[in-house]
Amino acid sequence: MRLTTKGRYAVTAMLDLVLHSQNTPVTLTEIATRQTISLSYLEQLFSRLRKADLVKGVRGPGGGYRLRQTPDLISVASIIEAVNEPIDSTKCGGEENCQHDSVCLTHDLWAGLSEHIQDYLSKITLADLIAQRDGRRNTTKCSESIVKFDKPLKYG
Amino acid sequence: MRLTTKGRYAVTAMLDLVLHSQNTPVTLTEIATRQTISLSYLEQLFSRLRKADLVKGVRGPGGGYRLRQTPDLISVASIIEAVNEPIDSTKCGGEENCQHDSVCLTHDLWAGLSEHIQDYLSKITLADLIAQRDGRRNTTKCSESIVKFDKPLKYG
DNA sequence: CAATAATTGACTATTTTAGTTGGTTAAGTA
DNA sequence: TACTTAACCAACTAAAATAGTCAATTATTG
Repeated sequence: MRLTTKGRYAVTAMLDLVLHSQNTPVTLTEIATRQTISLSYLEQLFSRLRKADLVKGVRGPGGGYRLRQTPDLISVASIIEAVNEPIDSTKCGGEENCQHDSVCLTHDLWAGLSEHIQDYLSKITLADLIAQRDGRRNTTKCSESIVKFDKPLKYG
Repeated sequence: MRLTTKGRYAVTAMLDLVLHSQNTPVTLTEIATRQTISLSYLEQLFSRLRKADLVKGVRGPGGGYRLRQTPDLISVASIIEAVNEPIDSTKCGGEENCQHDSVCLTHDLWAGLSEHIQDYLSKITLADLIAQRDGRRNTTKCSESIVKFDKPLKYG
């Protein structure tokens, strides 16, 4: 699992999506202006997020994107994984019995690391991030109350 | 802390260096051919590794590179950090009280994640990787006995 | 029908990664 | 001293990933 700015953009966008989800879908234009990410880049990202079944596009006026599942079911790991296509980090192409000296060793290292990060990030959900945010409401200035979940939101 | 192929190259090279460290320094040419990394790219990487005091260059015939410390003191984290120059992953430039919606939240997420990975990788040393390798000696085919640490090696 | 907004694809720009070239400098050897 | 080795260095090129642009199509709403 690679950690680049691309994944960060995706997570930021998804978090923005959740925070501004009233019953109506959220448009990419909104997210673009709020988070200062270019619309077209968001389109690329959401194309992948949609294919990974994390979001659902709703066309037409009043359309936009909404989550497919509730925020507590969407992990940060799944978001990052959706946007960066998987590369094999091994160089020996998964061959366990490669003979190139220490290659197979670093293979183990990266596989282990990847698994570890995967594990860590798969336990953090969008709901956690919101909760964390809410917990900070009174202590920091990052605190405009944007969302009020009066009614249950629609997903899927 | 970013995880890219660059860091992988660096760790692989450093591991190769350790594994082939007899009392004499290891040349980049050797590492380049063994690990199929271009010599010039290795030079770039080792320039940084040297500036980070992880290795020491020895010029002239019979020269090469050797570790500055013993393998148990060199963490994977320090290697990766040495080669990718630090970027601020925050976008709000460390400002805690940024007003851009959820930016400060993802800030927390990435900061936390970075710290976590940092923590994880700082506990894994080159010595650990060697030990891991040795442990696998009999079970896998990645097993040509390249190094025999008959005598204590020179560092620094 | 007109407006909205996703969806798609091709294309450009920038940045990072990787590799190339051509040196210089320090140290060992003959 | 001359020659070789190999670090060290800088500018440059090539390829890939990241980020952004442009223009069209499609589904939906009013």
